[in-house]
Amino acid sequence: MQKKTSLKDIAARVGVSTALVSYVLNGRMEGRIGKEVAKKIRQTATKLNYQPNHIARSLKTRRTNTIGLVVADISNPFSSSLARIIEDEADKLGYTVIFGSSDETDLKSGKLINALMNRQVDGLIIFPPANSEKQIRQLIKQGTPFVLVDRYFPGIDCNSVGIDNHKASFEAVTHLLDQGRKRIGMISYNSTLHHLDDRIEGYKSALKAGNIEPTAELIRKVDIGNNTVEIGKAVQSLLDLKKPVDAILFGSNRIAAAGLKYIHSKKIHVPEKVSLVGFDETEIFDFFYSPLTYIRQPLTEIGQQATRMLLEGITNPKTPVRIFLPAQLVIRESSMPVKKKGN
Amino acid sequence: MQKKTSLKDIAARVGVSTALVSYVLNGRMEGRIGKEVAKKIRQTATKLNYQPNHIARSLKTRRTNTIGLVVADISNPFSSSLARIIEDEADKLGYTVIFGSSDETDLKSGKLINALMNRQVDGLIIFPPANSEKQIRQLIKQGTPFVLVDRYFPGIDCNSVGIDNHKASFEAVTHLLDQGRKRIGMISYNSTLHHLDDRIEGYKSALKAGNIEPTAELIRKVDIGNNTVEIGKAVQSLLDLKKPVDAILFGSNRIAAAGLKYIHSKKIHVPEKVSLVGFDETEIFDFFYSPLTYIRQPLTEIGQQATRMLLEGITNPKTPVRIFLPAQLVIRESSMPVKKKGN
DNA sequence: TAATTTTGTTTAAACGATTAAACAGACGCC
DNA sequence: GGCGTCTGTTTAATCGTTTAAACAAAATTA
Repeated sequence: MQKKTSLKDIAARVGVSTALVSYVLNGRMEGRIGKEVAKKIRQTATKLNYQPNHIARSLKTRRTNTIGLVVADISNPFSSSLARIIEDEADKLGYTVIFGSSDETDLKSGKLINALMNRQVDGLIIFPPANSEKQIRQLIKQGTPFVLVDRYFPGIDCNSVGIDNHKASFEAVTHLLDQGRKRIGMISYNSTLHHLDDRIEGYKSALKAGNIEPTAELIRKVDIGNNTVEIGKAVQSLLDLKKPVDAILFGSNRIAAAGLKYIHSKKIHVPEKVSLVGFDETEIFDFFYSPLTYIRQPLTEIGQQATRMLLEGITNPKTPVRIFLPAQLVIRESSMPVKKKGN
Repeated sequence: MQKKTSLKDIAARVGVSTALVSYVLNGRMEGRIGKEVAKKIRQTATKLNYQPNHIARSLKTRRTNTIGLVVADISNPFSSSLARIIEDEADKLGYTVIFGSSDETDLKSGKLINALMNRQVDGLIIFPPANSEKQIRQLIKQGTPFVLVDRYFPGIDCNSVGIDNHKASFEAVTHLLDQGRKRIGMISYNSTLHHLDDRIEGYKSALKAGNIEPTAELIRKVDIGNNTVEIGKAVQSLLDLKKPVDAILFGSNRIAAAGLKYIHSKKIHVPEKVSLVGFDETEIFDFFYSPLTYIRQPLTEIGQQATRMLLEGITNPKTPVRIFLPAQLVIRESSMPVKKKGN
């Protein structure tokens, strides 16, 4: 391993102290440094290809210019798309990203937060899993800057960026009602995450607004995680009801993906037999034989706002803000109107 | 920001030197330390919730226990799946991952490598873009441990992990020939990346083995990047030939995705009119109306081997090894046999 | 009992930067 | 000529660890 040039090397070469080199290279003490030396220092720095040692700098300045990102699973397109946006935004502002996947467990997320903190990240962007309130409270107590993304906890007053889930579901269900659907089911996760409740509440409100009394019978909750089979069963059970559903709102991209796989395998007709709407976005929605109507989250804004909010909070802490961005309903074939009978 | 406990705090509390605390907590000098003090130190450490400062440690030890990952684009499922595997494997071995996306440009990849090196990563895992040979050679010269993934450069002798692309294409094309296809086209990237050439060579070899002379007419090359329109045109041009193709091998998941979108939009019949095989894997292959036959790369092995190879190389540099793992052809509807005419 | 070894602990330098404070020389002012 | 003010640069401490080397006391050996 070739030794890298340090301030000391430059200082020795030019015949000055390391302090002066540091001042020049950081552009401090503008008015006071001799033009000659400054020039010589800069030249030598480029000649020796000086690259500051971030580790040493961080130790002294207590800033690493690194942010930690805790996602549910980096291999999920929702996470990785957001990761990419955060990466770009952070890079623009001079920061680097370290990441880890929590797999939706509070245990892993706790470990991860710890590991990232030990690496002295300047702040965190977190998709908090269920039951991680304690960890978040701990962060507040420690004064660690962070922003929650996608999810939030009603009882915790902190920075967060996500969408207005209630409104998003409301609009989706209203759309289904407008298309003539009467028995609208929903499949969501069995979880205490509040944004998921919002989605369910939005669904219920829309039904009520359409003069339909929401019933538990039409709502299915599956375990969070990759439970494809369970989701298939949930779909089937909604279709097996005495009065079967004529539409389903999927509570996430994973649920939709598994649901579509099931519906495809059973050759169930969409939208004739059942109309579908998905939450989030994935390329597979385009490839389903009846392209899926879905709720599009403004990923770019979410990622950028979260990153900016975090970095501003690092340099200059403010009172916490919760941001709920509007989502957009993208209407396609899977929720086209019910055909008249006999048509 | 609450002050974190340091070795000094513990030392003061127990009434010993920081050195002793360090020795105890790191389990060095096993035989020599007094049992009493050791116990007391450990107790105090847990009581004060001591977490070592990685930055300070890294500065002294010159090891950060961090690896840098340079992918083409973290939001591409191929990259993010691999990232996830690398994350898990690195974590198991006590390492953390920092990442960045190069967007297949040598400029960005160069910047990224630089940025990661300045953060003193212990090693790099890189998907090198075209024309990045110079950067790779530079890494070798510096003695930086690294492993190339997915791609490699024939002229550079260094660690790399990927698949046997030649064989993979060969098998895919042989399969198509076995199914009775005679005019097999291929769409790949216009790039100098050698693994892509291997794919084309494998394609040609298989044709020759089937007594068909490969012609340039049946090969299309599109610009790397997200060029959906261009890919659609390439598909169309293969179908517009005087003697149109009856099968297409897509050179990557992106190409396949765009190709499928086009084929879907034009309602071209698969596999009747044209048989299809994709490279890599994505969920959308399952959702295409005629599920796609594809070449599955052993992502888990690639990720794990790359990570292990890197970390071994960090602690104990060896002579470079190139690993070419076998890929697997997953046969499905999109490459079913040609139906007899009139059937 | 003196010399040697072992045991337990401390000293102090180092990693590579940053930065407040000190310092020395030149200059201007009354 | 003495004093204050700039100007340009250095000194030295510091961040939180690690670790070779020094040291002192106790135990062993000769």
